[in-house]
Amino acid sequence: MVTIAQVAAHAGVSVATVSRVLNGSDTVKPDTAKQVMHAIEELRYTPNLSARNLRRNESRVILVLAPNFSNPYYSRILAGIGDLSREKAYSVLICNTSGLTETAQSAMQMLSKHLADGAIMLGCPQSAEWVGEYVERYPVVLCCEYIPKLVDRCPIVSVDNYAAARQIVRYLRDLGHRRIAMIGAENAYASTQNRWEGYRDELKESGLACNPDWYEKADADYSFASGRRAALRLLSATPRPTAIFAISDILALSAISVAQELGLNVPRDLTVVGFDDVDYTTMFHPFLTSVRQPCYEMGQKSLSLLLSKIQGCCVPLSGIHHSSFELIERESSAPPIQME
Amino acid sequence: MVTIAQVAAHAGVSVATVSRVLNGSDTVKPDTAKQVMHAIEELRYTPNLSARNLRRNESRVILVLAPNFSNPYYSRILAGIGDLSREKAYSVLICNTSGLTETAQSAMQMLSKHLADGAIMLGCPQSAEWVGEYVERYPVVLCCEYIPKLVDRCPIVSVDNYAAARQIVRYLRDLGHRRIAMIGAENAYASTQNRWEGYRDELKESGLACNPDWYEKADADYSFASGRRAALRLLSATPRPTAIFAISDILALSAISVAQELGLNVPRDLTVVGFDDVDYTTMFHPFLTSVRQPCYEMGQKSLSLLLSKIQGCCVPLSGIHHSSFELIERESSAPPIQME
DNA sequence: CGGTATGATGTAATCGATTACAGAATGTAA
DNA sequence: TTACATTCTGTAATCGATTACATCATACCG
Repeated sequence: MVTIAQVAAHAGVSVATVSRVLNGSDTVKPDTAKQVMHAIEELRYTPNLSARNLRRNESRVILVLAPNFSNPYYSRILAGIGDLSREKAYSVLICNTSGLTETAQSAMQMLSKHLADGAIMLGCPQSAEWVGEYVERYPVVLCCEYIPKLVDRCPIVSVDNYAAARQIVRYLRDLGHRRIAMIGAENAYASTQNRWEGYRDELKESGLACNPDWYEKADADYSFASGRRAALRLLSATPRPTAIFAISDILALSAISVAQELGLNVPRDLTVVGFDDVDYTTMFHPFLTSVRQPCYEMGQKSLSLLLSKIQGCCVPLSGIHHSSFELIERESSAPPIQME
Repeated sequence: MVTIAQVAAHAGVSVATVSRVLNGSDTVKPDTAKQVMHAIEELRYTPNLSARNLRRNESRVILVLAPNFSNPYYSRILAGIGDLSREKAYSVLICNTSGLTETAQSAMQMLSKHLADGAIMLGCPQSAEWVGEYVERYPVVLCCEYIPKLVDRCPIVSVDNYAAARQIVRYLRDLGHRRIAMIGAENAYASTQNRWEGYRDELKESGLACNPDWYEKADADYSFASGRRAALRLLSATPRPTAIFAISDILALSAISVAQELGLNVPRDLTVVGFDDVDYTTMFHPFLTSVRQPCYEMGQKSLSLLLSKIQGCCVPLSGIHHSSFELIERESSAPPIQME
């Protein structure tokens, strides 16, 4: 293991000089610098970051907590975080919490252990009150989801789920649909709740029925199988809804799959709208109408807010930073056939 | 920031005693230990791991390089690594290389910077000769793919892709297929090459034609779109193949999608077999016949081999550790219709 | 030529833990 | 009570970097 002292000896200078060359900042005679560089290359020296971090009291590591990796939605966010972090010379420690509180908490201890300078939490459920403690003591940014209590205590990056849900319902209403169902999920995400509220409010203001038979919940993991179960229940209701708004693309696809098995044609007999606009949406016909979230940009924005906090930015950054969303119309939505 | 010295002062003991309590090992009088524990809790002390790592000359961090996150195939492996690492008190630093050599190299520098004790490379292309240098100097395990030159220089975890491809072709032949096509990819993965070789050899030994028109390559990223292009070329060949073996499930699904657009029924008019058995395979009918890899277990095995290397295991671990695979028959494969 | 400003480099303290070694406290036996 | 073993605890060196401060050499000026 090569240390700075060995490099110094090899170059015939002191450790301070080597350090100065490494950090570029200070005044070192060009000739000396060249010698040092040479010694560094010759010995294949790389600084021990544990030592540097100890001295500088930073780790240049960002912790990212994700509830799962398999959802391409998170992949895009992680890509945004990853690319920007490389540019800013930070490493990203990604932890798959599998939605488990315990795993998330143990990962967050990286912060108190000085192994990470800050954290980005993706998909934080509203029930995770323990997050408050970390928000108080360390730089933390929430992405995609949020906890109401923490809104003015840390930065939050998310689309306006309430507005998006209202827009979807308005879109369906304008197409002519009057029996609009929704597939939510059995989880504590703010997005789930906000989309439900948007759905309900827009229905009310449009004078449309908000029939409890037309709202079903999939499992917390948004799994295809649980989506099928929810869709099956919805499509067994009488009267049967003519449109389904699902809070995730996978759930929307599962609804299409069930509909087809029941002999229904999408979109002729049933309109389906998803959310997130992941790749699946254009893999099979009918291509899915969905709401696009700028995931990559949301990842970048989260990191950039976090870095501002880490660098002790004086401007207050707390609050919800809304990203824009976009309803993308594809093949799975159409006016209902007239039957009344 | 609470340090060990403050805890020591608060508990009225020396830093050595606190350290001994922290590390459990040494002899500390129960009463003293209790006081120290109390002080630790009171001050909410957590050791500074930079300092500890510097002193102990380890980081208890494992680096994992993945070419992408969006493929659920990698997600399962990462889950296996993650779960076992938690158990073994290691953190996992996951880096998405996006298949870029530069990104991978810069991530591997975590090793020389003492920020990681070892690395697991997922999906390492055969062309990545630079990996050799790291294999020589640090604990490294390759998972899923390998580089022939390194076979006896580091542990490798993978299924026997050659055997799997032969089994698939044998299966198709036994179903009665004689015109068997393959969708490979424009990449430097050993798996791609081995599957191609298995396909070719089994065809030969079965006395079946290995028609160049029946072998097409998708893009390196196994994308759905490039799979469609490859499938379209295959299905335009005359005579048209009656079965397609795709080296990834996504590519297989894209072939099904193209076939359906051409008015072909799968499996009646065309049999399609995939590889990896990811979740997509059972989302839409026809459910996909595919080869299951024990991804989760492969992740765990990789980590456990790596930890052995890190702990300086004296048994030689280099070489390919084959995981078992399994051909899972579903709806997308059937005997060809007789037309000759 | 002496004095001072400037630039280049070295010395040593420091970050917060671990741990070898020394030393104090306690117990035991004669 | 003394001698010595045993148990517990403290002192200080150490890991490998950074950096304040000291020092030395050189340049510049009158």
